[in-house]
Amino acid sequence: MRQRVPCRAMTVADSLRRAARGLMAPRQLRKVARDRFGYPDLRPGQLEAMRAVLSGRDAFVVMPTGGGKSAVYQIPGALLPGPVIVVSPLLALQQDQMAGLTERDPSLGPVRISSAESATERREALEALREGTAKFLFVTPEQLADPERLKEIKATKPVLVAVDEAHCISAWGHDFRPDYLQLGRVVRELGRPPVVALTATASPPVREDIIDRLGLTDPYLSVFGLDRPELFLEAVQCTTDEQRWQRLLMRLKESTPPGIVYAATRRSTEELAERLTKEGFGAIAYHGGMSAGERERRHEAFLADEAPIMVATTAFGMGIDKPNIRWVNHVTLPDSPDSYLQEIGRAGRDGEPAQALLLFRTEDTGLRKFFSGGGLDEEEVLKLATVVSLAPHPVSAAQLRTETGFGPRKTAQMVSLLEQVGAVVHRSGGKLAAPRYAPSPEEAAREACAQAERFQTVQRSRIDMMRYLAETTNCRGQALLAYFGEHLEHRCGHCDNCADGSVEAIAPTSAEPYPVHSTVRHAEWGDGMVLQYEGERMTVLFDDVGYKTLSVPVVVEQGLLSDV
DNA sequence: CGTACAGAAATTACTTTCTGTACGGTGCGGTAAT
Repeated sequence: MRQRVPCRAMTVADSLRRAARGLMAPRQLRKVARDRFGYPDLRPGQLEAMRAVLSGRDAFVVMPTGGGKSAVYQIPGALLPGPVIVVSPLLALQQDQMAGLTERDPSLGPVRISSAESATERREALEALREGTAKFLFVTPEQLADPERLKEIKATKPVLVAVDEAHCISAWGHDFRPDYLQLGRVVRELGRPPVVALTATASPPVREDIIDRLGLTDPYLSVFGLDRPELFLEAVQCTTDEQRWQRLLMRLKESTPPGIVYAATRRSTEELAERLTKEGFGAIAYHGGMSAGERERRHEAFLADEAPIMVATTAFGMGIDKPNIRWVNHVTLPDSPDSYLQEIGRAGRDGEPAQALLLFRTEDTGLRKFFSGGGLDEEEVLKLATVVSLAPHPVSAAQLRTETGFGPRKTAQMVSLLEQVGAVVHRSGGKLAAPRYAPSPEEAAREACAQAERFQTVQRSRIDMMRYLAETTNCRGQALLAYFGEHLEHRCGHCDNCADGSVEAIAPTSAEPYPVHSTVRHAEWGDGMVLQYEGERMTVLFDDVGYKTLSVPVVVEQGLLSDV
């Protein structure tokens, strides 16, 4: 027993050297995970991703929350000789993650730089990272977008960048938190350490988008645990809001709390919570319009099982890791299967049976289409592009706002689009300029608008897919997984259509002219991947126009698709 | 894109129908006033 201490110390030092060379054996990795981090066991998906990261390769990890996603950056991060930058979108989430790390091993010293820390705290954090007394730095993309901040962080010589909730890169950016689009550049400027991107959901085009924007090179891809057999999936179409309310009430009377009701708007969360409370259910509302204090209070009340029902907008989401949520009911159609999976995925984390009921109206798509963005005014983009191209020196975002009269949000949106089409680049001091071989302002404006339109097209195809998923009488588990590019051989057996036999009523597919997951070409829509066949219909995911459902006989008769 | 609500118009005397308009999600950061 006496020899254990030095022996273990040597093992760690040895591990470190091996880790740096990427030679760490699975058994040793498991040992570190168990002894230092208290993870009883590692899953294959985690283990391989960790080995990839340790060997210096980029990685992309799709894994449900609570499935040990964080371990994929924590363990390699602790073994690698240098600081790890963890990019995470919400300050509250960062706090939880830091607390989790401290609890596992206080010597890992997680630190943070954000608007919540003073200048003194920031300097101390940077020093701790340089000296090695702190291993993990938590930041938002906004911090990294500040050139001064980036310089300071670069000076700590980070060895790994972990991008948590990586789907934000794809979901946000154009019109919301545009600094998310800067992460690729940020990583390059940090000296291009290995990057690991982590998320609970990402369909193939979202993965591509993230890989592209982050500039990942040949990332090790680990997709794990998308199918959730303990979740029973149901969807019911309602024609009126009254009908929807009645169905919800009916369901809640026979459900076991705690549970979450997802509603579309802030107002509807408050109204619904009040109505449910009058009916005798302890329901509270939650949305982004509330003060931080109020939100925290309500979140805590739900976590502590003081409030059994949470009625919320999408604001109640990331970082919620409550194991005993028994159901998630939607009273609105989510904007995509990606969001849907993420939201229902919060139920049944303890592995016990849970329910996901979707009460939708086709009218719900209206709001989603509105949110997917109105068009950009080409004239306005032209105005901004012209100001940048005529400026004798790089201009700041503030100067741009003054000269164009556009608001900060609009300006940021246009700048990020113009940057994507190569009409604007970031110069020192965070200033913007037109690069040497920039397209003309007219061309840039046209391209930027086209870019925004492509984005909108894809967003809307995702809404269509969500609607399809809600309306289908086929196996929902299969359809949902097919959307994520995964093929489920058998019917899921945990959805309403499997349970009531409506799946059986669908005529078996007569012919499958192109194998599932093969690439096909359409004259107008370009290349796409075959996702699934259902009766006489097939779903194809096109690179440029998103998801499309086609009639197999029509495809065959008119030769709409060709092999690639 | 769709809904709710207000006020006008139309139809006919108090109610229905039409037309216009406002509104709708996700959070960082920093600044200003207490």
